[in-house]
Amino acid sequence: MLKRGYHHGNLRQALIEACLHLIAEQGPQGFTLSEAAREAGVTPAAVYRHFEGREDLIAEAARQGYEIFGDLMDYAFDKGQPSALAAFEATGRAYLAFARKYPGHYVAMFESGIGMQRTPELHAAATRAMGVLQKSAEALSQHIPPDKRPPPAMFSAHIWAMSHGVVELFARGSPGSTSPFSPEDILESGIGVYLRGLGLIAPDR
Amino acid sequence: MLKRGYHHGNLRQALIEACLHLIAEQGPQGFTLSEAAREAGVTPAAVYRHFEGREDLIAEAARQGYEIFGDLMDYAFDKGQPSALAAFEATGRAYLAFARKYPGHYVAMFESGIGMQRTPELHAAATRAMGVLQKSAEALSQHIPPDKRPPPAMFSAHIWAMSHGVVELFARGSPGSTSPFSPEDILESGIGVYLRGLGLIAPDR
DNA sequence: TGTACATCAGTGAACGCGCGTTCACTGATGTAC
DNA sequence: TGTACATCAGTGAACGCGCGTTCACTGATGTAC
Repeated sequence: MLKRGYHHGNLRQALIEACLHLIAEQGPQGFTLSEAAREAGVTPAAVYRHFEGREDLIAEAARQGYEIFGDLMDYAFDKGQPSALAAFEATGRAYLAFARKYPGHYVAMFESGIGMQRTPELHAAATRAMGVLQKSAEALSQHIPPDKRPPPAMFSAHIWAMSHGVVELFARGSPGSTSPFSPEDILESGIGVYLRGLGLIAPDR
Repeated sequence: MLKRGYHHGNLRQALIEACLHLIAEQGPQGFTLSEAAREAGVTPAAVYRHFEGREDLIAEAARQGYEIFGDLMDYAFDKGQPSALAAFEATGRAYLAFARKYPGHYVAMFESGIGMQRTPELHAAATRAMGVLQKSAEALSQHIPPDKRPPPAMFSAHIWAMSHGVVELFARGSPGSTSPFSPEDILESGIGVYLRGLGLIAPDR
């Protein structure tokens, strides 16, 4: 926060962090360029030295989010080896952990209305991150008999949907916050039931 | 759209519809009181004859959404009788159908940031709608052996999360829109796998 | 080591804009007699 | 059926506000000699 003289030193990143902070606290529409500049101790006009405008700033925040997200997923998946099942479950848990630890990034990525195509850099980061989920699903897919094996893209979609739904409905304020269960429990048991449905967990566990 | 003279006749509902339309097209932050008034062919000040302000209008839109939602769920559940399983699946499909048919309501309910507690009427409508989901889950729950039966609130949470996740990620623009599958297929197969995991569908179907 | 100068990050004033909200008002409607 | 009057829905002008963006500028930094 402390400026060192006239030049900020690392304004670009400071603005991104202000953006993330504001988005996390007040939602995507709560973020204003002016407020972010204020938080970084700088004039709104200074923002234009580093970004093309408001949306460009959000896009960069989202890009960094996909970068972190991809790394986390990749790590969770690798760590779960050699069991594909364990790897898959770890990936699911990592998803929720990410949403909790990086709420600003999460919102910038999934709730800000910024299209994945907005910048080439954003698109590349998002594609890579989604690729990790896909890879994880494909590895798990090997363990299902080929004739009854659903397309990997399909069940990676299921897991993603359930994870995202849990985050949106149960991990923040409204509207499912009245649930007596923690988001972690909901997601873990939900994925458990789902994997059992695929025949990947013994019915009795 | 046509005003009949000085008095609008049904301004209150016209404003709500403009609100829903704007929210559906441009997201919750794309909705402005002034624009809604313009769309209803009326001065912004006229809005205050019917609502306390901007947020109050959104809350009423959301309330009507919960009302419709509750009715639809209730109907889908009843129609699926006497099989609890069929009723549950119908309820899941009705969820997606609702999100598709009433996008403005859906966004007002789940993405506008309006708290369920904002007005007593909104709270009542939301509670009732959630009660229907719960009832559906409880009925289905009877068919699971008591010792391995998860709490109904738990698996209604799972289904809700997956449904909501599918809507958010695959039914609109970003970011999962690149998926080769339709939201309907994703949700239906996802719920299928899940119910199989609960032992409610034969593994081989 | 010292000076001249190019580079560039940030300033601050200004802009036009649309917003939500308020106010005293006026025109239309409906009811009492 | 006709008139007087209360009710109330909508007007239109005005407000203060913070926004995103632009511009010519200035102060700090770093490099060449």
